[in-house]
Amino acid sequence: MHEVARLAGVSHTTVSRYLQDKNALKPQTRIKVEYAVKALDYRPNLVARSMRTRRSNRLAIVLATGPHFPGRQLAAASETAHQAGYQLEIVSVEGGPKARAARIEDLARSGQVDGILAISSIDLKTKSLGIPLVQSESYDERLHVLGKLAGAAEIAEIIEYLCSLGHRRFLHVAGDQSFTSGRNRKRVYLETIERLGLESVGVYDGDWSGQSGVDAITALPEDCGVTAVVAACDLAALGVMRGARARGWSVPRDLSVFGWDDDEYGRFALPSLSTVAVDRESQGRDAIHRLLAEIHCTPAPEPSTRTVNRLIHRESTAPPPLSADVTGADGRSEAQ
Amino acid sequence: MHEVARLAGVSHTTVSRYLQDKNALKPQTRIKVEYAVKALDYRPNLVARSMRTRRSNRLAIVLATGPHFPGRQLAAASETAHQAGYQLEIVSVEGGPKARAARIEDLARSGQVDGILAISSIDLKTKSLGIPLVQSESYDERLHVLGKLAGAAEIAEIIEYLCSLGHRRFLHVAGDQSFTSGRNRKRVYLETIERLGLESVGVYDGDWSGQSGVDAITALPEDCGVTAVVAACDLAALGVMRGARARGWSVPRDLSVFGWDDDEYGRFALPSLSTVAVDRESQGRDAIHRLLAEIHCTPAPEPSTRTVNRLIHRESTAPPPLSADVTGADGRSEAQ
DNA sequence: CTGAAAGCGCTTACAG
DNA sequence: CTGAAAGCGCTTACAG
Repeated sequence: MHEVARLAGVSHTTVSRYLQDKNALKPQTRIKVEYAVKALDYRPNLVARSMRTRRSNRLAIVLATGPHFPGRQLAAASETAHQAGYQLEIVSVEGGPKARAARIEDLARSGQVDGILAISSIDLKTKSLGIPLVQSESYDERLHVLGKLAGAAEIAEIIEYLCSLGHRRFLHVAGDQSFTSGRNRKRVYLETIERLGLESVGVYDGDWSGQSGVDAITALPEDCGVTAVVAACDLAALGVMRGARARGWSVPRDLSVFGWDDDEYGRFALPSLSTVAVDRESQGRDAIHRLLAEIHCTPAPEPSTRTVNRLIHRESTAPPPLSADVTGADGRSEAQ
Repeated sequence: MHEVARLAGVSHTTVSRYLQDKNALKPQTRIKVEYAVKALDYRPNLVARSMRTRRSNRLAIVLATGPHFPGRQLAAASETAHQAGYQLEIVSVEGGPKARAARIEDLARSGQVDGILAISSIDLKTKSLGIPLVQSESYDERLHVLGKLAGAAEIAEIIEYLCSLGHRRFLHVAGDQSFTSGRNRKRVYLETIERLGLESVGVYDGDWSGQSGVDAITALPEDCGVTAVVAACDLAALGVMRGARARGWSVPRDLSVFGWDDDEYGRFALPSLSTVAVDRESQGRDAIHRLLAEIHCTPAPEPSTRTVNRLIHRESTAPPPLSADVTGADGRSEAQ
């Protein structure tokens, strides 16, 4: 910066002012500084600026490591942050909720970020971090308290739809119950079965994996009479379809399968997978907007995610086999 | 820090020294400082430290935005960086190679990171950034120059294997040709077909999508005689299987399909997908090791990725239909 | 082994 | 509209 000031024949104070607001300078001065900045390809030292201003214009998003990076949320979050003049730092932390909480405390005190978004569950004892923290998990919980449980509408819709096709006996392959979303889907599944007076042969507690879908089907008694499976995610649904094939059950003729996620492969699976399209971009945007609101002490914006998830009907769902209505349990024995 | 010094009854210099090396203090002093740090839950301001030391102990990994976040590489890279005492910042940039290059220049000058890893292609004019930069793309190129083209061994192995099963006429569904990996796989496909004296009905220039796989099959003339498809990725391979079904061709009876990536869904697809398991963790680790080597001015470590990719044989590959050997082109007409 | 002082590169009152 | 000065919270020679 001193070199720029020297070349422009002004003080470094003036250069700094130019960087803050080009119009704060006399046109004549501005031109000189402008030239010097360009000529020297000067870029400010952001660390020094940040130390002085006590702001970094950076946000951190803290999440668990693992193969399932929420890429679309992160991309949308990153874009939203940029538009507001912030850089988004993605911090993936090994270990569990405690490790993530520890990392968040470090980050908060480090002065490197102005706000933190936690999208994996965290176990935080400290109440005040000194900077805003937004938790997706607690967000989910809050919506539940408000009677607007995230994901509730869609699971209910799936079951109502399958019911309208004639299905009466269901199975749920649940997601990891340490996730709010996994718990929510399971709860709403059970509530909806109850509410509509349908039957559930049970819930298989899975872990989002394809294998859990296979196992859920493998564990079923031959005469269980299930004609529709609601899986907590597409991968588990794919596993269900594979497990069904292994038992000689045809999808969707003998068994209808519904997934969740609208993963790209679901469109090309055989049969293609009925699923729920989740607006991950909105999730990412909403989370950043909430964080920015806290940073700027403005009221929290209304989330848009709730309204945008929608069911996608593909080849994996159909009416139940006719015999299922009549004989109940053993309607598919001829398929063996 | 001043509060810590006051509580401990020492100078802030001593506190700073304690933070650098606890053994540099007289035991008696150390205990006092230790207590004060704990009592006040003191954590250093990393921005100030970084300004003073001119080092941040942070690395940035710059990549394109998009739905396909390389989660496993990033997780492994992050872990490797941590082990070396660095934080890894993941910076996803919208736009093309120019936008990423611009962002890299900013980052380099900002003082916020000690080194940068670019895993998407970049268009950088500046030669010296002032800090080390490692490019995965140029890495691929370099390996090619050295006669060890990334991915060469596996594509050749796939074709040799299919050839050993009796296949003679092939199709390649290529990946996006703006990716080094996409170009490499296509080139090696063509070279291997040539080398083994096999036939290729052509290369379908795809874009890694499932639809490109469907389209590649749809575009095939009925009498083309292809019995094996080498797809550039699993998703395209899945599309190929779906396209084949639409034409009444059964996989693997009429058509063998090989993918690349070992994506999780491939194990549960019907039929399950033969593929190449890529050691993404090693890729991530290797890249960070190379960057750390440049930062510490030590010789570049030997990469381990080349040796760890391996073929996985599943249900989507089998010998060609008998008629294919005899009649050549129209061997599958009865399947229609 | 410990402390007083200088300085990292910025920004921002405060004068002029 | 511009400049000289102070200071953000650290680290690190330099003395003692």
